[in-house]
Amino acid sequence: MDVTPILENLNDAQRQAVTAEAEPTLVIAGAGSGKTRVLTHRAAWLIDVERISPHSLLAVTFTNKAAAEMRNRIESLLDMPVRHLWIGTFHGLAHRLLRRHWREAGLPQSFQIIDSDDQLRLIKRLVKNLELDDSWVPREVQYFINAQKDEGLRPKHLDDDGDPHRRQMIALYGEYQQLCDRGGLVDFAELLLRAHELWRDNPELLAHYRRRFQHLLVDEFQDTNAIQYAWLRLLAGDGGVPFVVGDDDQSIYRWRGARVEHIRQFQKDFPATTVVKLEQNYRSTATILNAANAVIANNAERMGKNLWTEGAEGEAIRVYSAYNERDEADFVIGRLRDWIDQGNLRADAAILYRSNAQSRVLEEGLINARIPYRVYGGLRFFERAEIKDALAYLRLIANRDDDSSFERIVNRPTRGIGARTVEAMRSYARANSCSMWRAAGAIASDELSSRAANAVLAFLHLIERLAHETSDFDLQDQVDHVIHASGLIDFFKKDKGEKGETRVENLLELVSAAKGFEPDPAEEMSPLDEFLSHAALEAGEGQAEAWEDCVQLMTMHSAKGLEFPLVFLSGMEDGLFPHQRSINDPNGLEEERRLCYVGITRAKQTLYVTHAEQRRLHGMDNFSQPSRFISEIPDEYVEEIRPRVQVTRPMHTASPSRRRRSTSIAPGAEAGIRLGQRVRHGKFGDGVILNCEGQGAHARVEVNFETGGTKWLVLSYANLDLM
DNA sequence: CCAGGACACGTTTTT
DNA sequence: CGTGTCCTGG
Repeated sequence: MDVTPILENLNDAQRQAVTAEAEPTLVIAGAGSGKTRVLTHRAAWLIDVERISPHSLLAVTFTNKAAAEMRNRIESLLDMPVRHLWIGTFHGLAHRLLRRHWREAGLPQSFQIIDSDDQLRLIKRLVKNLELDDSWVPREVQYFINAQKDEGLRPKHLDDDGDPHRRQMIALYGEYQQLCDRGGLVDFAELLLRAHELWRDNPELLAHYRRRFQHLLVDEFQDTNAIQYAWLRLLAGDGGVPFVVGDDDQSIYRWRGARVEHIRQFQKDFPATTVVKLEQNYRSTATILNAANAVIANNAERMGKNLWTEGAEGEAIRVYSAYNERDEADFVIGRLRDWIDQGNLRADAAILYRSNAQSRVLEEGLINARIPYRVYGGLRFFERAEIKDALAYLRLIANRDDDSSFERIVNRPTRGIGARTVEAMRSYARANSCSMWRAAGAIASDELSSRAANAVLAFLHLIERLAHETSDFDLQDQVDHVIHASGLIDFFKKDKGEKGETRVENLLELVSAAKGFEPDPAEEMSPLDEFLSHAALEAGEGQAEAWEDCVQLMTMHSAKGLEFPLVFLSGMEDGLFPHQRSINDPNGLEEERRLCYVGITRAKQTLYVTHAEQRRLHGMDNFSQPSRFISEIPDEYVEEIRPRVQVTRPMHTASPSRRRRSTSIAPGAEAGIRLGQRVRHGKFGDGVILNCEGQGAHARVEVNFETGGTKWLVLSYANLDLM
């Protein structure tokens, strides 16, 4: 057998992992050490060499993107499509199980998945119904419920400990669950919980899947939450062969239930585990890698590993101290300009930040500089309001008892069914433990005024009519018909301006999405149900034209798993990063540091770290210190673009004690010019110095004038008065 | 029903 | 500063 394609270009550790015996294996894979490579090659090895049927393999990831990529890479390694291989996200796989065994799982056949937004609406309604005081914030209730579910806990497992607040929370959880069960609604956490209970409570079913899935491949293992781990644990039993890959240093999702401790737990649960560490990095220069190692070394809770590379030392990490966030943006944009002018791809450059709010100033700068960019993490296609409206019609057609959808569209477009009428339906529904749909039918005949009753009946008829008319349409015609006949299209057309137009376009785009949707014949669902599940589980891309060549903007969280030749870590200030809310909690701080480690290791060749002395945040100017993480990078890897002293003090008082290498341009120093200095110009009036460059006769400063915007002026001609 | 104003609030995100 | 939510008046 020729195993070359599967084993070639693997280092020893990688090969050891890929070819490991059929025993539990834990791969600790540092950033850029070929984690995905090991997983995909392992799958190919099992199938092609060990002759394991793809049928007995289960591969689990966290994102749809990762799942799709894994399948692609396995198929290209084996040079054939792999059928019967289950690859998916935890949620996707759980969903698949629940569809197959809906009866055993205690679900209606046409159950629907609700996303967090739907969930929140439901909870809002619940809180309102119960007329609780203002201290009951729906978001917090949602958080509580999901946290319990993530731990595998039902209301009956919870104890109020005599705490009335907690008792109420638990009661709300119970009520919420009843509401979901009545409407056949399953939220994200519920998918996992149900799938776990399905196996736990049906031993013969579990035995079946244990027999089938001998080999379990798990990606990003450090991100598993309790219920995900329990699910894997249950499936593996004593005979399964789990092969898990993760990096404790890249665990950045504790706040949403992920527990790194599962890495240790795994070794306890599977004492025969072989541990393989991948420590050779193929991504970054030695400088970047060493810097990352030095930073993460400050964490106490580590399994311990040290990444190394055979690669070149590379450029120093450039640290820039900006005067304010605008100056920071200007600096970043200047460097991007150079990068692009040198013929590099914009898409190879990424600007990373801790929180989304920071993107604004950067975006403004990029727009001014006419540099195309793309911000990750916005609203995604299937999350847009108009799309969810259309989906709600479709869902109501599929299942009349879906209260979540009913409430969403009962008066959208407006059809004279006001809050009072809806409230009447709600109270009837509550009193009779029935769905809104039934309630509407029941009260329309007597309780309501004739005007309201007519409106309600018209709505009920509309839905029945749509269901009837489209019953033998194919999916795209169904969608097309519904968005028109429901009045949604006309409703948004009336919206003036660009907004309405985009909404209509999006609705039409939904028809195209339905057209391009290929139902899986193996799934025993109607194409509509499958499309709706797909919409909930895979919210789609944030922005349409993903592959125009543009600079990438995203949070450090969303950058995990990606790499770029040029990376900017912006807003590196204490209070922002590490974030204020984590700064006083040792665990929180360690997680922030891991995030920093993730950020640094995204860079392949060039890394800029920037911070601002002054930042306008929430409308207030704040002064802040450079992030402690910057000082955790050893000086030898750092080159300061502009020493801080220039910014805070006039140059002539500059301290000479700089250990770090420095470009030590001291523009305008002789003239007493410094950033933030107020100046007056004969013609342009008063302004503030934002930037300076060059020396002597060529020294120039950028001044932001109160009237007339920013201008570059040559110092020797401008005759600026210091103020 | 909606526009407009007062007011609160302000990590990180995938499914 | 900006956004989102809630309330009021037309």
